[in-house]
Amino acid sequence: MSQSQSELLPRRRSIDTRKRLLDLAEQQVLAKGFVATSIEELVAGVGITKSGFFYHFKDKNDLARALLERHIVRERELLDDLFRRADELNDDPLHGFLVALRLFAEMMAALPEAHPGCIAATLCYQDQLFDRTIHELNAQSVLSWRVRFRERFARIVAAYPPAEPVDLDALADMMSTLIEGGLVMGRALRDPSILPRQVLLFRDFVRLTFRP
Amino acid sequence: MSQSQSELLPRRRSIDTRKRLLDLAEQQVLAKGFVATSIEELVAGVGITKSGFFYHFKDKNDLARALLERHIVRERELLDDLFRRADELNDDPLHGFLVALRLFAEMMAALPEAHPGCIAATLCYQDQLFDRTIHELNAQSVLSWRVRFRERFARIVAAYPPAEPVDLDALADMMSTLIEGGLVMGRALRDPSILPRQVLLFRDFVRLTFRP
DNA sequence: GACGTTACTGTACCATAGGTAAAGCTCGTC
DNA sequence: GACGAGCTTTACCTATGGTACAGTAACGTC
Repeated sequence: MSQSQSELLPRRRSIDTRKRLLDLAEQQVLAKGFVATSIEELVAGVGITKSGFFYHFKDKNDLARALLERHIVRERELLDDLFRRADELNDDPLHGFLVALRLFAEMMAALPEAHPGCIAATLCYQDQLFDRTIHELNAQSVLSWRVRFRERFARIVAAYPPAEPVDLDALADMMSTLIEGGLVMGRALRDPSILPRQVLLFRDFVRLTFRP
Repeated sequence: MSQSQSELLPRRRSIDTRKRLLDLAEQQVLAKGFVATSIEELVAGVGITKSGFFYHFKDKNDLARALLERHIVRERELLDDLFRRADELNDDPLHGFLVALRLFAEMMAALPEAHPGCIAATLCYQDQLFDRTIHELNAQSVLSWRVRFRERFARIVAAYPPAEPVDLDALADMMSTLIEGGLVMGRALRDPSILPRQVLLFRDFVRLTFRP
């Protein structure tokens, strides 16, 4: 998917310059947005020159793409891990899901400050500044959440047929929707508790919907 | 709250230049974000010069503030109207609320294209570019939604005591959260149906929570 | 009809940021 | 010792936000 960069062993001095650029960029983008993060600021922070930046990234769009790709991978790993842990503790699909949601809410609540926002959402609102690949990566990531949750809900429905018909796609999207919205809200009100509380409300909704 | 501009009758030629600037700016900001919207582009579209822009707005931050103030007023009027219409049809607080949510979902679904996004969220994700007034306006607007909905829920709770305790503040915030998140999602997937479907899910949640 | 105000235009200019082009240097590996 | 990765140095171009200020046409007021 990305360059062959990671396969070959990186050589030579300051092997991690690219990674340090990405780390600093991520931190600054989450704190103040992509546009407000200047290339000059990044290279100064990392201790290289502007030309050095353009050696690693074709342009600022390329930096955005790299940030987003890294974010998507991490996010997937985090969810995989979460559901694996929840399923280890539970055979029942509904119960396992509720446990995963609780774990997730606790993770969100434990984040140091108000989590400043999801890279995806940050880029999404400025995606006209970027090329199509950014938008497609974003869409693909959101869809993978939908697929993941819908599959869980299919198993839950099999075990706990709901009393009334449920829009499973929408229910799956609700999780992503509440997260993205919760980040916006948390940012607007400078209140980090909003996101975890919304996740717990979603958990209540799932519980009510599939209650035996 | 804002300038004394609207009280005095506007005089002279092209009385509506400022409004036309705001209209075009709103359209462009929703379509491609605030930073991607250039002042030159706005003045060209409206048929004035750059100096003319800075006559009306101190700087770009001032434009953002004016856009946000206008947006907040319209949003409040829209909600007032919606609830008034729903309450006219219903005496019961729960029923009226459910009707209002359905009306709202229908309104969102009827929007021409994917609604490109809420001005507030758009600015929220770039609010480090602006001064504190932008952030405060945003927070105040979100809080007004919370107050409005919490008050409705208080009346509903009185009529329909829920089986288990409910976090009314979080439930009130859920509406804003789903709207902001739904706009992000709709934009990411280019699917205008996501937001109305989320609103209808929220409606189901409220119904389940307070069912007799 | 003079006068002041509003709503601009015109000109000139500055700083910052993204971006390009190309030559050179330096360290580690083969 | 050659080669290439990972930069540095220098120079320069463009777009955009923003400032400063002088001038001017239309209009309302007295």
